[in-house]
Amino acid sequence: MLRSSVIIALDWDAFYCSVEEHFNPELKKIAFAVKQKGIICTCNYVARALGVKKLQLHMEALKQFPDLVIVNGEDLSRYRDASKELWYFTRDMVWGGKVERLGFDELFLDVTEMIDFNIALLDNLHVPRASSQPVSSLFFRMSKDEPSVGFSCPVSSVAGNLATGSLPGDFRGDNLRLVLGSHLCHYIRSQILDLKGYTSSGGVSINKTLAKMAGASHKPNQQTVLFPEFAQDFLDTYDIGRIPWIGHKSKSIILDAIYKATDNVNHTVEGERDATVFNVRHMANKQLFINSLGQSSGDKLWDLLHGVDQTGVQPTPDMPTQISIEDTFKSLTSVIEVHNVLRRLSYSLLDRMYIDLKDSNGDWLGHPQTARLSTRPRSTGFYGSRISRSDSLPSIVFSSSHSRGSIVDYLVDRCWMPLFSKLIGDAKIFDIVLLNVAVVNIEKSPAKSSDITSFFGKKKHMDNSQLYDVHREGLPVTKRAKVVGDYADSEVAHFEFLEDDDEDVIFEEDSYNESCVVCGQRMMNFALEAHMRFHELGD
DNA sequence: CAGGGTTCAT
DNA sequence: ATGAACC
Repeated sequence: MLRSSVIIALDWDAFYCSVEEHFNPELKKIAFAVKQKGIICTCNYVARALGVKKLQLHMEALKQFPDLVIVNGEDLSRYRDASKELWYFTRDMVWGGKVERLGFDELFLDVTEMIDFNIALLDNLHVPRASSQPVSSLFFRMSKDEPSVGFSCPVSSVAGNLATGSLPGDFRGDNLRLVLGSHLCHYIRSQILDLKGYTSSGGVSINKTLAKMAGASHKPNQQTVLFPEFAQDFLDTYDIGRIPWIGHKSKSIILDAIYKATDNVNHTVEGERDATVFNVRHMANKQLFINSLGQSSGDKLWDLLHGVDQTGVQPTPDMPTQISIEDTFKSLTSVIEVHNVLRRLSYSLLDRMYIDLKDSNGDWLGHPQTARLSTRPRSTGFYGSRISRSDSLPSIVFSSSHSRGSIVDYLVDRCWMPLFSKLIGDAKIFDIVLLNVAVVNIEKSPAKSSDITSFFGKKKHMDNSQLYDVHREGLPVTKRAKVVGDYADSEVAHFEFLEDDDEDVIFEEDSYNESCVVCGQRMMNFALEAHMRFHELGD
């Protein structure tokens, strides 16, 4: 017998604001907003009560609400850290760690196993006396091993809101499992609030999409359960654009397909197209979706309109699959400026790698294989499109014997600038509004082989090459740079490349190995920056 | 739209 | 490897 899943969706309320309040509790009492560049990306509920809107221009908001306090949220590190902490904390409560993270502020929990285990306990309670009153509560166990860990769980009432306001026909089978799910959701949210100090909104249903939508229907600091028998009614009143995974493009494609030949026929309002799930379901069919969106997307979105979401909870791995840092500008047109931005971004990128890819011992958990540089040209019609180029990531970034500064120098000159050169092509003239540096293809580091260095404790007096050799162990890369001397202290770096493990083809790199992306002239590494400044002034 | 992610298709 | 689309 196939039973449905029990999925909980959690969403931290006004997340960036909550983090700010966490560090500065004074903020709790006042209306404030977090801004990034010119835009308010979120505001607390005090501000929302006044009428401050998300995605409002921050100057506009200030004009309208002169007392609104603005907090700069362009540095995401604290949000990222808090997000990770809440994620781990929550995951520790879910058997099998079945928790998927979506962005910084949302989690999906697959609690099916926990529910079924406790349903079995409940069934056992009924066994001894066939004619007795049904039990009204059970002790919900949060641990398989430790019977005393858990909470008291009513079984004939629902915790929180009902998505359509009505109770299901019965409290048996899958419905009962969702009832338990609602109490589990409440318990988990309480733990998060009590121990971590963050409020959340929760949704409970049989799949991720329904759970997420249920949770979004009552905020903040509330939860909602959506029973499958009400799913269609619940969905039908929504605009399809408000269904998760259906964005502007998909919505537009779907409506275009529906209204393509019909002109203004069937428009509920003159000039407007009815985009409710109900209307779309009745105006379209699965084939229309597949024809316009393609087989796989068409199938998926059509299912969504009917409350069907096959995608299970994909536990988010501890290690990110990519790390990227970006910044945006009004306009960037000179190589020297690009160079400076890339330098700054590279520092942040290295920091992120140290935080997210190293364990508490300072050992690398994963090694990115690829470096990718992305940018967004200005003016070119379509707004969001990025272009990127990638290349293998120099392994000097994993070196512990080099200063951050020297690694950044190397990255910018040997990695990002050449990629940038590739990006802008022959024209050598550009106007960009975004730069993004990323490391991707992160390979899990091989399990640490018996580590000789650990026998010697702190390895203070090794020379650099020894240190680096030790560090190189187990690097899953084909091209390993071995660095001779201290790049940080010398004007000209000397790099030796080991082509492969067995082939020690060592060559000393030409000191005059840099070529200017503008004029192509070759010059010494350290001269490049000055040279580009020359171009800058010359123009 | 900001800044950072993921997943999917090609 | 790259880009579209989603959060």
